[in-house]
Amino acid sequence: MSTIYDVAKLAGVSPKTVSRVVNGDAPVGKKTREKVETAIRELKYVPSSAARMMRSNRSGLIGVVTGAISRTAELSDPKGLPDLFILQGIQQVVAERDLTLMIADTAGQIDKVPALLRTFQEHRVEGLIYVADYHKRVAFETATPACPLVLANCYDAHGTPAIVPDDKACEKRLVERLTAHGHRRIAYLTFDPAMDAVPLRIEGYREALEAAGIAYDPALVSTGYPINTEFLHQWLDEALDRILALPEPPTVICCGNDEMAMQLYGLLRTRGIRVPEDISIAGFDNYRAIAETLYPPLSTVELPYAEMGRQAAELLLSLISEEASRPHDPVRVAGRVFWRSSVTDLELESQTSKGG
Amino acid sequence: MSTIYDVAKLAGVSPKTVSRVVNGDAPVGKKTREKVETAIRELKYVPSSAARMMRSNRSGLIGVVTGAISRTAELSDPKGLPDLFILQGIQQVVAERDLTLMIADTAGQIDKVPALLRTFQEHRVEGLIYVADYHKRVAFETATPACPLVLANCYDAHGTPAIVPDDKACEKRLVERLTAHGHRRIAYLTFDPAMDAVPLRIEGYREALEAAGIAYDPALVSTGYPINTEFLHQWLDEALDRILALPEPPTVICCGNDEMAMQLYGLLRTRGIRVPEDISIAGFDNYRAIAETLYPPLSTVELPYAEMGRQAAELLLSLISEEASRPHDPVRVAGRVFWRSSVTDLELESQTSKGG
DNA sequence: TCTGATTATGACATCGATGTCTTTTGGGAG
DNA sequence: CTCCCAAAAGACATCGATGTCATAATCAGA
Repeated sequence: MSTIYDVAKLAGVSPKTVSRVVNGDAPVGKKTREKVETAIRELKYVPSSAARMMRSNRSGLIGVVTGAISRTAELSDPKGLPDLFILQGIQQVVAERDLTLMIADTAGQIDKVPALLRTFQEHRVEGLIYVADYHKRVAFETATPACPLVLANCYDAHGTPAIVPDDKACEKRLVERLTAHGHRRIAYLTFDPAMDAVPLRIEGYREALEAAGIAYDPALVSTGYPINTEFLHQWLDEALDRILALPEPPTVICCGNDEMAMQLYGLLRTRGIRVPEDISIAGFDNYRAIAETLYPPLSTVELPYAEMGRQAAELLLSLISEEASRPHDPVRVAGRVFWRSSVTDLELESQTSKGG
Repeated sequence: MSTIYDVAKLAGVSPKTVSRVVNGDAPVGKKTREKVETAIRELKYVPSSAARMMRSNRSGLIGVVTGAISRTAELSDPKGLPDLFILQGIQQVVAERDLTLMIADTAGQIDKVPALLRTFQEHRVEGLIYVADYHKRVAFETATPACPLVLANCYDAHGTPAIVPDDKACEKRLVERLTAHGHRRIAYLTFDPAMDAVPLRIEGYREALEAAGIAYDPALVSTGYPINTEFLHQWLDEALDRILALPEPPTVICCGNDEMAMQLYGLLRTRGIRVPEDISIAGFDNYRAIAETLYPPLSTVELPYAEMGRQAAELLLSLISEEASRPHDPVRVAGRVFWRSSVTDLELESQTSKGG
């Protein structure tokens, strides 16, 4: 690899002049500039970021710790790879600012994190983002890191700046759409409430009901859908038995995520129950590979992961440049409802039957 | 950030001695070592990779160019994110060797590649891997890069070392399993033959038929499934009409990928045709989120992307250390068949009906 | 043609870690 | 108590780019 000295020698100028041509930070005579540029092309000179970093003390690197890449290979990807979308949002902002992203993958082992952080420190990253695979609380034993840190899709007890999804608002928006379309018996099947997101979403569900003047009926809500096990099919089957046997069965079933909705499609099909004619289905996540491909396409709500990534990166950059102060509470970001044909419009239907 | 000089001063020794303690490359007296280690902890000293790299001329960095991260956000992910799995394989090998991965995302624009390569050069990566999103031919105008390059999931005309999936062998293995289970009328619906993989897979399909002594019937094969458009449903519908109307209709339909199989499930359902009782279905890709979740679960074959990533990284590392010479042809890697209940065992069935 | 102000270029030190070579220390043998 | 040798520690230069300051080239105006 050729250096700035090689270029200087070939062009017959001083290294400093080459530096000026490369960085354009001081005027250089036209003829000199051309000689230098020729030499640069000739020698395929590319400046060394290491040497540059030593002088300037600025690495231009942003570090991201995630499990997104390794997790891809796990048994299935029920949650639609939120961390990847977040990564993508971060990537966008970082690329715009001419910074370079260093991505470190935890390979699913939290105990690898310290080593990864050390590597980042060795490279003198200017900021760090930790991306969680699902909305949760985290706790890093490590003391204050040497650079600003932002948490994405998670938060901690020390008030570290964090960007989290607004699960409550998302579910609320979805259920509001259901009530707006005339549904009043709305079932909700979802995961273990131990997952941070679950109680938040249930709260959103209840607020939407309340806003529509519908009483909350616990019989319509089932939690504890077992993720990633062979029993999920059985759990769903039993939950379905239960709610369909109610004196006033639901007209629509909300699912904890889109994958669960997909399961439900299959189950209903074997029972000869049609979607959406006999019962409507709504999902959560807008996992497009499922939601758009299912027949009928699934009404669902997105968690705006890419946007969260973008906001996490923006926040980090402003912390680095000390433009902004640390937010006290996690920043909540809500997503849009995607309305597709898995939900019947009961208003329309009742009008039609009145009309016909 | 504290430096080796700060540590040396605090410990009352020379910087070189600190260096020796950190790298363990020369004996250091016990008392001295302890003083130094205390100082390191005290100052939270982490060596600067930039400074180290300047002396040693070794960056410990491996660069990967991919579109995997940005592509996640596209309309849907029909192909199961092969590049992510490849990335994961690379990641594994690189982590084992204590190297650091720099991932650059093309954000879908090929014209960004030169800038990304430049960034890599600035960081003096020791090797480069280009990961394509699907099996294809690529052509980089750039002359010989400054470091070894390996192509993953693609190849070029200049014989650049490459790791590619063995599409032919995969489809062959799958169809062999079908014939082994008594199927003799095997339909095949797939993508545009302009995609590199398609003719290879058809070849595998034909070889498997031939091996089972079954004549190739072009009426059973349809290519041109339109990817990522609204017409795919219609295309599939018409293709289905065609093959089901044949005098001797197929007992099993092979699909170009698992997503297409999922579409087909929906389509057959609306026609009242049961899977696998009335017709069997096989996929391609083993996109687990689909294959394991569909009802009935889908028989399919994987393309061993993670393994390809691993092999790409291994090859690159051996090229860097000049242990191995460049392979003349792309290295082909085949994957396993995943046998699930979407395919009926006709042998068993005929025995049963004979028996009953 | 000369002066003074620009403008363009160069010399040199510096960033942090480490390879090379030199000096110091310590301990055992004579 | 020396002397010698190995082990331990240090001095110094170096990697490549660039900030600072000094110098050389250029040009306008008198």
